[in-house]
Amino acid sequence: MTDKKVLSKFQNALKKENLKLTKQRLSILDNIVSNTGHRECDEIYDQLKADGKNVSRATVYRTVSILEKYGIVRKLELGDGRARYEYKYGQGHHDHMICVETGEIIEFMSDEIEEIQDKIAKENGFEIIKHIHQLFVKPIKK
Amino acid sequence: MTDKKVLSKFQNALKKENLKLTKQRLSILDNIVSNTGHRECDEIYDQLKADGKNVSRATVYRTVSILEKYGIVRKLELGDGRARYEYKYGQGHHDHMICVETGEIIEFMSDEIEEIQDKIAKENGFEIIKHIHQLFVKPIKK
DNA sequence: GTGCGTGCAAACGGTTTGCATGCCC
DNA sequence: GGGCATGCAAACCGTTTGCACGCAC
Repeated sequence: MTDKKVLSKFQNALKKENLKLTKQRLSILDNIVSNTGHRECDEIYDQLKADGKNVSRATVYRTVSILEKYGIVRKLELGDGRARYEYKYGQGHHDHMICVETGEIIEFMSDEIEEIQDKIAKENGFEIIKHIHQLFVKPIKK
Repeated sequence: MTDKKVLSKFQNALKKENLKLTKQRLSILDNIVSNTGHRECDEIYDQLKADGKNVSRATVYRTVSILEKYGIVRKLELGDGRARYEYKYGQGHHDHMICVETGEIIEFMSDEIEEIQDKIAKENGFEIIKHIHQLFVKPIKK
């Protein structure tokens, strides 16, 4: 998805919610689109500040939550009480492996797993809205 | 695993950590062993209170965290900021499907998925310590 | 008897919110 | 010009922690 498409997706989202396109919201979207990491709100906030954009922490939280609601951003919960966000169109769908020793985050993807979990949900009379699949791992000692 | 075995596992854990077996810790273990749900600390706390056991919220938090460390209990993070705990030997390993409409929690298990994720970790030079696999679902409309 | 455990309440930390002012539409 | 958005700081809420007293070993 091009940056232009994302912007219009964001504009549609705002319209749907009766919200306005402010320069703060734009700065936040820009920052997220041009970043591939898995970042906390505070990191996004700090980078915006470093870039000379004046946006408050509160606005980052508020905006990121809109972006999540409209599927532009994905929220990760790694079990340490701090939410991470990643840009959803930076690449295809994937899940995460987290190294408990280094904190490194490795992305993975398995069509097989996706199919099986769809099947399991269906067998139970459900359809999947979203899923979390995280492997907490450590390096294999040689 | 029988209740007796769990108790001795707990006693070993306490010994390893140089901790004492107090009546509060016992009450909490009892309550968890005889319960199959996915409960928050506060629910455990309330039930203990209802059962006439005097245990403080702080002690519930402290004990549950020991139980988790020693694999007697499993911690679930459902993304709402409140941790749930389930007794690990109530049944075999499983993951969770959460209905976003009712909050109902359905357990599921797939050997296939377990194998694939082990393989993926291994291919990346890691071994899995634990994993989280949650499907957020909604009922299929007929 | 000693030192960890407990209960209480206060602290913590990420996130949310109320309010007065500012700015998009 | 009207009303939502912003920024600030305070509130929030689940969880953790410091401290003084109590109990297991």
